[in-house]
Amino acid sequence: MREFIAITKALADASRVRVLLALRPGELCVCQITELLGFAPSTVSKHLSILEQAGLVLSRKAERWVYYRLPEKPASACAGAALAWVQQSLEASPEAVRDARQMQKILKLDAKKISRRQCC
Amino acid sequence: MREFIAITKALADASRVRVLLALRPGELCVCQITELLGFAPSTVSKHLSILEQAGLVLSRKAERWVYYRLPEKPASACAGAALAWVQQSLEASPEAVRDARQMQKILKLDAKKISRRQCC
DNA sequence: CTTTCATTTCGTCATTTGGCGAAATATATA
DNA sequence: TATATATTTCGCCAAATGACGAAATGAAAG
Repeated sequence: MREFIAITKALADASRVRVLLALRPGELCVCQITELLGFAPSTVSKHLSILEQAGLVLSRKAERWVYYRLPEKPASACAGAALAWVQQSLEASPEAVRDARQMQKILKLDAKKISRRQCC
Repeated sequence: MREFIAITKALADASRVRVLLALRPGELCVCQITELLGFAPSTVSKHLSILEQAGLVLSRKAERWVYYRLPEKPASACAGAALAWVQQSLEASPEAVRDARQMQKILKLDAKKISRRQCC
């Protein structure tokens, strides 16, 4: 029950669900997710930490950045089913489609941002 | 997304999840659920209303009582999958087992309560 | 028609949540 | 070593949440 409630609380916020959907194609660094959501980095970091504590995402540190991704093999059946439910319920939603489009722009802009700000 | 978040918010409280599990064997009236949870009737009523608005339970009025039940045919695929996830993740949990036991006592006590208080 | 009583609604209160910016941390670069 | 910079942690604040009791609602019984 404890784990289950941690997962439902993590899923009970639209921004966090948007992150899970955005991570489907592959890992993203915090600043890319920050760009997508449009919140302060500290806010995004908190959201990601909640998702990670619930076992819905994994993170890895590389150089200066932290990348978050969906677990290839979820830690528990409960978390795995939750992720499957999210995807199935929302992959075709307007929010997911719009975010996917926006994410492509962000990924393209990155090259410029790297040269402009020494940032991802 | 809107419906999905309504469902995750409804599931993000242990008392409400306990209600969903308690309803598996069949419908229950509000006062029976109140007895199980041990909260004030107004609190329980609010919880049930949240579950109903999320499409996770249905209610019917009969005589003086209101009975809540799981939808035989969920209103949406999203709600149906949510209910399936709850059941599968928690049917064997200590909380569900303990509540099921407690519910049997409550169902037996009802006869006494009816004669004692003209209540369910 | 009035009373009874199961349930819901409303107002209040303490706690949690979600946002922010400033400061701390950690890592690459100069 | 010192300086950027990506991320996290911390403290703060407004809004949402979950609890309660009192009052309103609505159906059955007297």
